[in-house]
Amino acid sequence: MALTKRGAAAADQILEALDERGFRSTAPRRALASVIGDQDRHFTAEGLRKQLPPSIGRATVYRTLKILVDAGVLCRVLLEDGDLHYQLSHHGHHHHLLCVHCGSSQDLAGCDIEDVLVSTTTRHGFELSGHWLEVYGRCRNCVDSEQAAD
Amino acid sequence: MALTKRGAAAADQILEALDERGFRSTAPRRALASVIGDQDRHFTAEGLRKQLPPSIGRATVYRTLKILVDAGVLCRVLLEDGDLHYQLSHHGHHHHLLCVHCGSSQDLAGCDIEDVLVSTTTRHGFELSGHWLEVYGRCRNCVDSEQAAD
DNA sequence: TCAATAATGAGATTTCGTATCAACAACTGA
DNA sequence: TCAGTTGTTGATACGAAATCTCATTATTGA
Repeated sequence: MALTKRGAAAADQILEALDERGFRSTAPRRALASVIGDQDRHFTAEGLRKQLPPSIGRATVYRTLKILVDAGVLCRVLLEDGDLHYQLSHHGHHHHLLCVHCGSSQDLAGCDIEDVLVSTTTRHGFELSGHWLEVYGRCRNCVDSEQAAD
Repeated sequence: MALTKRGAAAADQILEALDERGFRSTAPRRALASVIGDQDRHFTAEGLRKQLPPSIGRATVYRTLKILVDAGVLCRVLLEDGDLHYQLSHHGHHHHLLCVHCGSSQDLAGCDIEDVLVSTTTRHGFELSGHWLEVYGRCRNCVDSEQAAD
């Protein structure tokens, strides 16, 4: 069950997306949606599994995550060390501001780098089809609390 | 043994970097350096292993790759499907133009997106410390040969 | 040459993810 | 409501990738 209103809303969003695509509503999927909704950080399949009853099989978790990524409900996040995690995806194409201090992540909606990329790659005779960008640093909260400690 | 002059030069560069950091020059490391120098694509640890005599242990390959990444001699490349590969790193900070057709990769030296990122992240109260960018598309060769086929 | 110690490789182990498949549960239409 | 169809599940086996341990070996500096 979702711990917060926000979590419950996110869980509903997930179940809706599944329904829209003709996937059945099952108990394991509802449990998974609820747990995903409760995450306040990017997460891994194994991380979710530890928060689910052991009666839910490994395969179900991985299968459902794959469906959700394909559906665009979840997106993948590349951590600085190369680890790939998952996260709820609110917008379409977007990037992440990942706080290396607290692990939180904000979405970077307007992707202004497209223009820069097009002109740069054209110079290389390169036909652009996509890109992957992750931005690392420290979020406002972490910067503020550090300064407060001085 | 390196197959080309370019490969031999790259191998030397690797061995030098190891020496500079106080690592010993050993037969397995020389063999590994040579094989890495011969790669004309991004590669994986297991891919290298298949090109090395089986007498060289798995652990040695992984250990040495980690050292080389830390030393900045190798960099990691994120493929579009999320796979992480390795590649020789010629410059300091740079990005890759990855051809989704032939798998080749070019380096994108001048990283013009820094400025865009700084201004964008500042608006979010975010203190930028780094970023990871991969660019996907088709390289000049693949675009040209496609057009020639018409 | 020789000792100190860094490096190696075999193998066990862990982690992550996929394939198989019989049992089961959810939707459908009558 | 109910039975049939079919999507879904989870146990299990499997596979690939990567790490860890540790006795043995090789390198280096004195």
